[in-house]
Amino acid sequence: MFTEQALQDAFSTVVKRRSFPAGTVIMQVGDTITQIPIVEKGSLRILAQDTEGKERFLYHIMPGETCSMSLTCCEAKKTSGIMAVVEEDADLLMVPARYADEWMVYPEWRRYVGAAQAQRFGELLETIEKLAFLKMDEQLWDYLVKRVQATGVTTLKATHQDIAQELGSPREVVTRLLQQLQARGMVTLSRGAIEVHLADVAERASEEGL
DNA sequence: ACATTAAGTGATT
DNA sequence: AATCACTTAATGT
Repeated sequence: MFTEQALQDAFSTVVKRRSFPAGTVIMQVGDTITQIPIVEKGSLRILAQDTEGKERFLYHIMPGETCSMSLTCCEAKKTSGIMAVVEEDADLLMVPARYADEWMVYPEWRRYVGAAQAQRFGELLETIEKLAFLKMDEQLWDYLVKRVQATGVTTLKATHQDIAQELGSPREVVTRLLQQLQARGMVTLSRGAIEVHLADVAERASEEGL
């Protein structure tokens, strides 16, 4: 993973690889950060949470990426402001926070961390824009597409209630919006599952010259 | 068959 | 867009 020998050695002795099944909550709001996860395989879904339990989907962390939230927290020994859930069965490289801090002496590690931060910042801006400007139906579609892309599976196993919670909107609204999507042929609904017709939609969009 | 949970509906603000 | 009250449908035991 790294070319510098000292860093490579430290990394391979200290970092452990762990596997988690989809749905596992890796990190909860308020948890103290002791480990920094790097996604090797699978993906993580990151959610924010307000003071009394209401969640909010933020973004996904894909293979090769890491949680910049944890990186910023580790030196300050802060608690997590976010929640991380395994989206697709994942293998994570767990880096103890103190090492992540010590390794800042290695330019290679600094660059890795810096790049991770920069990329995340960009994506975070993107999601903020969506929260601010997109209507709920557009947010819902975007959310579905992102989750499908993060898993590589077109049928999401989630209830309307789950989705409603992550989008911060009442369940009835999600139900109705999903029905609209179904009427447009973008989605097929069944109890506890949603099939997203990604290919069909992409096809239609290209036919219309969009 | 019954209880529980998910989803659908209409009315109200 | 949110909330309520209620119905219907699917699922688990």
